[in-house]
Amino acid sequence: MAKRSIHWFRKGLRIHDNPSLIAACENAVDVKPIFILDPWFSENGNVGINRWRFLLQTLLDLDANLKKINSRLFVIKGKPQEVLIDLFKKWNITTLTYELDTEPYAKLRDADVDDLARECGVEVIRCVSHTLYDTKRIVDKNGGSAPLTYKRLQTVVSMLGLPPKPVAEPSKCPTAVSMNHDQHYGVPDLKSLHKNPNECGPCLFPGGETEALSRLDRMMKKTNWVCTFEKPKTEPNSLQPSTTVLSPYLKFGCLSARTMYHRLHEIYKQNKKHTAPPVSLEGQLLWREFFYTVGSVTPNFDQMVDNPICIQIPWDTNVEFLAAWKQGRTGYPFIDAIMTQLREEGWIHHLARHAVACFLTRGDLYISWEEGKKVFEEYLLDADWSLNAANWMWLSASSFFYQYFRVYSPIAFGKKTDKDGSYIRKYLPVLKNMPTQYIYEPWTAPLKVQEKAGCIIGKDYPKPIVEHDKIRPINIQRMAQAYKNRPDKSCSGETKGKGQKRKPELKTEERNSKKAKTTSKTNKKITDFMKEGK
DNA sequence: TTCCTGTTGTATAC
DNA sequence: GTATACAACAGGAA
Repeated sequence: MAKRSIHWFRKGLRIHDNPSLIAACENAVDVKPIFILDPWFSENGNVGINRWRFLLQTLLDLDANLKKINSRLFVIKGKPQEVLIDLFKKWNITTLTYELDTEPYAKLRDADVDDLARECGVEVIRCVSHTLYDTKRIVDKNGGSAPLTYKRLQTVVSMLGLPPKPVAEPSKCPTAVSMNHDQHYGVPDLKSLHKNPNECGPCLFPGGETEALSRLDRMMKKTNWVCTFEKPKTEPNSLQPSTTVLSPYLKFGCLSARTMYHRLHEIYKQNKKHTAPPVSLEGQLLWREFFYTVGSVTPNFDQMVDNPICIQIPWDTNVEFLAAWKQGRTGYPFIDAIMTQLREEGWIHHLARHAVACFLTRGDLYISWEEGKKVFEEYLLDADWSLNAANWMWLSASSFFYQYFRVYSPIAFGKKTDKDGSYIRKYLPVLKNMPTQYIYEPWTAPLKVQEKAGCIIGKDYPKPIVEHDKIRPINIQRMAQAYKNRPDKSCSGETKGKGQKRKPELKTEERNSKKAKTTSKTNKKITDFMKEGK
């Protein structure tokens, strides 16, 4: 029987380094490259307007690239399980190919589809190409569980050798296309998806494989920059991005992580002196790999409850604070500028994410990281399920990172790299005439200064919703308490998880009594604070 | 059990 | 720019 394939694009929205697309094309008489607009993502995906635009741009570009190899993209709306069963029959399909996806919804969906394919006598070919390695191999090599530190991840992947080299584009992809293809299978625009294009922000990072590869080229040409790149030393509030902004392209698979990895590797080979993980550009790809791996095997990875690697913290519920944070009106210009850039442009620097995430959670507002994660999920072009959950756990000191006493200052942190507050003036124009000495703390400006700057605090720009210096030590103590209340991990499986056993108290009597004193004092502070809050 | 390390804290002193 | 106190966490290696 002649081979007739469907290649199902989900992530991996590219024709370079796409082994499952190659598998679809091999010896086939007909290949149908499809993308299914699954209503699940509209209902549960929390996709903001800018990311919708990015996706549609990406699909248009994918269609254009497929045309170059004599094919077309077929975009179909519907539930994948139903769409595929129709198409198997309609197109007399023998083979289905797709890229492996490790996210929970994808795993369930794909298991369903595999069953349907089996019932229909359709062969299924799945390839790993979204991550550098097959995350299952990393888990296996680590003894059946995910590595929980970056160091450990590094050790494990070093045992696996270099990630596979990217595969070449398919040279031909024979696709029968009807005259009215665009009418039936064309890429929709925002309006036809009932989205309002006027709500989009400026398009600084257009979607698509073509843009991804040219952006990668631009970045890799800066050899010296690549070889000296140290992530923690890049600036969160520069007016031009200080990092690559390849993340949205990696998220959708417009860019293959392996392609990027091996491009870096070539550059490193030619330049003896270069930075190394975790801070280097290669290190950034390994962070992605790390979080994908942990996310692929950890139950309830995107929530606190029933997530075995997440510390249970009794976060506050405060809808007003949450809304102020989301909408960029906390009264802290650095925080509000970042949240404005996020909402309007869909990308913010990693350290800017740190600053606002710390502020929302353990630093200032003491609101659950899950709430912050939802907001990032909506606004970020690069919102990536594993990375988003992992980084929110990191910043809230719920997992991976535990030094909860290291708190970012919403005033001091931004000053380090933008003394004049140009970034704040750009994203919060209401503050653009505030004198530099007050730009990070405009509430401290004398009224006359505020009048002259055309920005009255409390009227034109909000007063701070919390006092950072007062709330910070209180929150640190609340975190200490939450850590202390953790179930003892060393106890047996039977008692484990019941939350009865407590970690031993501090070692010496002296410290013990000192600690007890501080804690009770702080507890009183917390109680007083709560009362005042009401 | 102890010791070391951990991408990216802040404020202060020199 | 670099060192240090702050008050002190967890995971993992030794």
